[in-house]
Amino acid sequence: MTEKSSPSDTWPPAHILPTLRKKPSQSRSRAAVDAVTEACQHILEESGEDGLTVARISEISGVAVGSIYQYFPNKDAIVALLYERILDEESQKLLLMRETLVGLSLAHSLRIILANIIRVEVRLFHLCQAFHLRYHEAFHLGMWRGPYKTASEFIDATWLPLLRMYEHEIDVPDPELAAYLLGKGLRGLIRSVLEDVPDKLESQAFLNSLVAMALGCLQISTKKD
Amino acid sequence: MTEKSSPSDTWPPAHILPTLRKKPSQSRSRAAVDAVTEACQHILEESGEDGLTVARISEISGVAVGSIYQYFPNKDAIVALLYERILDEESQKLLLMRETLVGLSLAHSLRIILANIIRVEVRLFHLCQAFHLRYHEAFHLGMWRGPYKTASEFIDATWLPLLRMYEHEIDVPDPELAAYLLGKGLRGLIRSVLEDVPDKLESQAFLNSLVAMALGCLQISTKKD
DNA sequence: CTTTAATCCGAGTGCTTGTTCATCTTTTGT
DNA sequence: ACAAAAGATGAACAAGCACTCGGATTAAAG
Repeated sequence: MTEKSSPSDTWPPAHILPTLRKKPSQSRSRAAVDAVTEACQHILEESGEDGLTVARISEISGVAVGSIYQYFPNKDAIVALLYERILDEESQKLLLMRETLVGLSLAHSLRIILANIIRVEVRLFHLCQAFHLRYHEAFHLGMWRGPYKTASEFIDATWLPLLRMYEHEIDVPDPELAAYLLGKGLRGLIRSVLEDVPDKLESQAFLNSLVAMALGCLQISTKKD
Repeated sequence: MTEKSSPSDTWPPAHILPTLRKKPSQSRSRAAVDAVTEACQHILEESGEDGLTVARISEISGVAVGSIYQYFPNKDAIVALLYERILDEESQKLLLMRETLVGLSLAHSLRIILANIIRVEVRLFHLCQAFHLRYHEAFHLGMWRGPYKTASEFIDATWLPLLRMYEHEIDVPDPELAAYLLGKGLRGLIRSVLEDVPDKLESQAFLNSLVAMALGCLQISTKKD
């Protein structure tokens, strides 16, 4: 990856913005941009970051290298666009999910939320490796254009309302820390299992334990349930 | 990194074994090997995997590129040796730690173990990115020579004895899964926090919450404590 | 002191990979 | 039907990097 840095550089560096060099006006070129993005996703899911070369993107998408660079200023911008599209999609789904939670017990809500987070993590897994980890900082500095500034934020946003919703049954010394552990920490846990034994994520027992840990984090007994 | 694979290759591929090309017999060359290993660690901690080039290792260690290749068959072998040395060191410490646990309450034991794991994770963090994640599979297939086959194993080994030690107060549906979540999952959680806000790991509140989650995972009430 | 083995050196080699550019093809507007 | 704009192409370029090699330097042996 390109790695130039002069003192006059602005942050975030332009080359990681999911910005197209020019707007594809004809349907032909719009299709090309889509094909490139999809090829990128396909390669990342199949071979990870190491397998993602422009030559291979060209090969899989059927779009010539030169054509790719007609629209994308550089390789990272391809991943950035893919990332943006997936985040948009998933944040829609999460917003819908939140409306289904009213009236449910805390444990029940946790179950639903965690099941959703597992799904999102599986999907974002390879992208996180390729892009999010690398440009973590840029995302946190607010380059994001959608409803949430970062992937973290758009998932974390589910936790603070939840804690508020159930605040009468929660008595935890540091609610902010608890929300952080639930939003950020549990995702790390899920990811480490994902790296190791992806199948484990699908078992109900796994989800149960995750809920138990979340309740433990909120200092709530899990004795009977 | 070199990435050749022919059908006749054996597993694990020789080039990732922490094996020296020849034994450094004079003290001069032993010092060189040490300097290279330390430079490797220094660079990984400072600039991560991307910054780890042989040229830079040579520059930092003061050992010429050619000399490096006199002992190390390839770049990965440098990281492998570093990994091996750190694992040896840390596994010693963990063995010592286990002896201090007898007679303590479960919550107290968890506190001590988790505090130790946090320390080890901080140390292994960059190596995991550079090496462990990449060659995860090889490690799991038993190439390891020390008392434990993998980094996972040598930390997980602390959990099963613990669960057995306290089995009269634990009643968890799937003990194996619980041990896995405590040994592997919590480390993932710690790592994700480490990536994000390393300072958080040092607070007592963080450790408290971690203990609470572990107890939750073991289905134990954390009401009074 | 001489010979021999071990160690050190770093410019050079070959390969991978991101990016460009001059040329050719297709679409659009009139 | 024709010109102009937009799009497509892939060989060529440039930079980075892991790794080699033949000769210089230092330590050990006789």
